[in-house]
Amino acid sequence: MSDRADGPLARLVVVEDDDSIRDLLGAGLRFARYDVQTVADGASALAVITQSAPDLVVLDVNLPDVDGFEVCRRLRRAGDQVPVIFLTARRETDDLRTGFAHGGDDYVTKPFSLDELTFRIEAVLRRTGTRSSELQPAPRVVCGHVSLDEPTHRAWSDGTEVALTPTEFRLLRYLLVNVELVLTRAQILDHVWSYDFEGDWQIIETYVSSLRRKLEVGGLPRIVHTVRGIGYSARRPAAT
Amino acid sequence: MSDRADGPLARLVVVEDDDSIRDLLGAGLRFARYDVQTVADGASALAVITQSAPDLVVLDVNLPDVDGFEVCRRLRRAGDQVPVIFLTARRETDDLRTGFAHGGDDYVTKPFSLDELTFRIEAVLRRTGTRSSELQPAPRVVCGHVSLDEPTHRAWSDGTEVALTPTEFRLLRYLLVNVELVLTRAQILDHVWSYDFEGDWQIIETYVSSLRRKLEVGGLPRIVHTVRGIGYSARRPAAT
DNA sequence: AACGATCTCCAGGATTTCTTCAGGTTGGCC
DNA sequence: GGCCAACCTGAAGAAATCCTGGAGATCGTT
Repeated sequence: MSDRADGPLARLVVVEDDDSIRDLLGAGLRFARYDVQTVADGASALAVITQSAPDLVVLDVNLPDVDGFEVCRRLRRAGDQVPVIFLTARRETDDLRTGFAHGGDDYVTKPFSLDELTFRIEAVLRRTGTRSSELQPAPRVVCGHVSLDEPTHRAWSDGTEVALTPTEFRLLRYLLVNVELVLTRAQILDHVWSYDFEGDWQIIETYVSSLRRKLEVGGLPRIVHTVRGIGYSARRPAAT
Repeated sequence: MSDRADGPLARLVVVEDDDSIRDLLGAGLRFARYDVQTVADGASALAVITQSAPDLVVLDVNLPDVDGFEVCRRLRRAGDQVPVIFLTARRETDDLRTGFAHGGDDYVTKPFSLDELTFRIEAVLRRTGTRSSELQPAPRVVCGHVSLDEPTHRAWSDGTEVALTPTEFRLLRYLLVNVELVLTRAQILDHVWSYDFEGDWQIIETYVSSLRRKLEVGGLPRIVHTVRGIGYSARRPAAT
């Protein structure tokens, strides 16, 4: 996600045994301006969390030693109330006792997109008030005649609501949150699509095209611009 | 339940010996923006309550040492009038009268849903006037042609009463109290179903379908909307 | 013990969304 | 202008998601 107000970075601990996902999370969340520590198993998780008292923990459920739920339970029992977001595979829904039952604050199912996770993290930090620099950023994004509301998951173009599919919504959100920045195709794939997406980046063109059709009805100015050879960028239309 | 007005959080003490239920209550009630302290037995309960003077106590009846009723009786004998909500297993409903006789303000039978408990807590806080930041939220919820009365557990669609089953009522209430917000399936399960529910979240679809059939008689506009890939949301129909 | 109401699961069908692909269009460069 | 690569767009099959009615299980009550 985009830069946020400066100030002391929110501190996260990420617990995930799969190397590639752990690296992805580390890099992605650092890029999103968090102070991230990563660990690979439950035992070290408990040690690190207790010792460094982070603002939030991202906790995989399937760990080689102690499972994620148990880690959370032990934290709670020791009186630690750090917010926890669980990562869980979609398959394990049988086992998936929902968030609260294990003392967690939210959970995200794998495979997820970085953007999705970042939004959940922000939401939890906002709610628990641990966000270092306050001034609850309105979760409403506006750019020209286009606006987008996170909690209600709705989007408007020039006042009238447009129906977006889930992927269209994520893409538009990513572009708008980073308004004026040029985003490479790789960045877009990394953030908007889940990490296990194997397909072509041509798909971005398809979705951009679809977004434009929905947002530019009635001769409204273009918001999503192509940056040839690089990627795309949302721009505020010139005031007229 | 949804966020409430800010201000000093109401302070609760939760007394429950079962670890997992205690964790659930801790996380769930903190999520609902209470300042929660949890204890596992009657003796520490008395100590903590006397010492921290909370706004309300949630008190399990079956405790390993001193039972819940006894805890309450001792509090009252010591002149402590803190409101008490008992948690009791369904079997022991005979105890209810005893519950009130022992100075309780309300009771909730296990297994309960978080929403149910939260509503009772709010009701008791309202009644006893200890709710820190007032502006009594009307116990009547209205959204479009649908309205819902908490104390009597009744619902109307376009003026005529609709018979809802208990679960339908809880689901509709959760959706309406959070009107316009998109609620994920996980949130819905966490709030509307009891903590021992092990099943699939397909069940939400069944109940939504049933609600719609009951609420949309005679071409009335849709209130409960599907948000594909996420969950559901109650929306006020556009004024016409 | 039977009954009615409610809860839960299931399976087929309907709908929406995802992804790919192919042909047309645009923009930059020589 | 001509050329090539990059980009746009609509269509269409595949896949995911959601809806709905009904059957069986469960619970409380008569």
